[in-house]
Amino acid sequence: MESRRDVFQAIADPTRRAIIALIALNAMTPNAIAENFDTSRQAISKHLRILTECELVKQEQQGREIYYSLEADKLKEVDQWLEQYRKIWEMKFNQLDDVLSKLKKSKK
Amino acid sequence: MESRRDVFQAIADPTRRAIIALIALNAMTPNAIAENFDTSRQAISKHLRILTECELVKQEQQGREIYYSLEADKLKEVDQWLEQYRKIWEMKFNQLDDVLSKLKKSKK
DNA sequence: TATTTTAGAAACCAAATGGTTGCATTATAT
DNA sequence: ATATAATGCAACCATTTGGTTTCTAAAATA
Repeated sequence: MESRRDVFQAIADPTRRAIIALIALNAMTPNAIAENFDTSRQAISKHLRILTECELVKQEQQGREIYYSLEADKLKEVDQWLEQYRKIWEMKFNQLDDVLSKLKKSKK
Repeated sequence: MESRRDVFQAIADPTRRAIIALIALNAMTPNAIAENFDTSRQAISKHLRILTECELVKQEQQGREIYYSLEADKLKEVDQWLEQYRKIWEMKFNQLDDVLSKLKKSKK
């Protein structure tokens, strides 16, 4: 349960991705967030805890309310992981390109 | 169990990410893949099934061996999801840039 | 043909996951 | 001072997950 959270696991859950989308631009309170789902406020709270633990989200207390907002930077980790494969899919794209241009030539 | 697999869930598991890295450049058989982990071949087989179900990996039978290779294209889905947040973290970076340049000016 | 190799399927299991309800705490409002 | 609102935590539960071991099927080899 306490095992160090990682971003990949955090974004695996569709509800958490929806929360991320919700608070990406404007910070929101748990209550306000929960209104957008048909699960309990407590369930949302748990998701927020997971997102907070892996630093995808930060809290800002304001009176008795807590505003949650996205730490978009943390998503760079996913971006960096993708980087190595981006090269591969671009390579494949170029190969396809070659095939297409060869096809064109042979049609003439 | 059979519920449609999605990429985010597939890459959530560290072993699966390791498998992806292994077969990214060269197709490999389950046996060969399993040698790189200290879990059973069957466990790896299950991971391969999940990766196959969400089309992150494709199989190519060759006699009694089956070669698994990465379908890097599928990772574009993750890339596309990241896209919206990329704008946000770049924006924040630019803001930081502004702050830095203002700091420089005030030092003069 | 008999044996070995490669791989998936099935049955089982412990742990993790995502959800629930109820309770405790703190800050605001009456 | 008391009541209400906002939140997190704990205990509980069903389902999913990742692993194991055993068994089966099919292809290659002796």
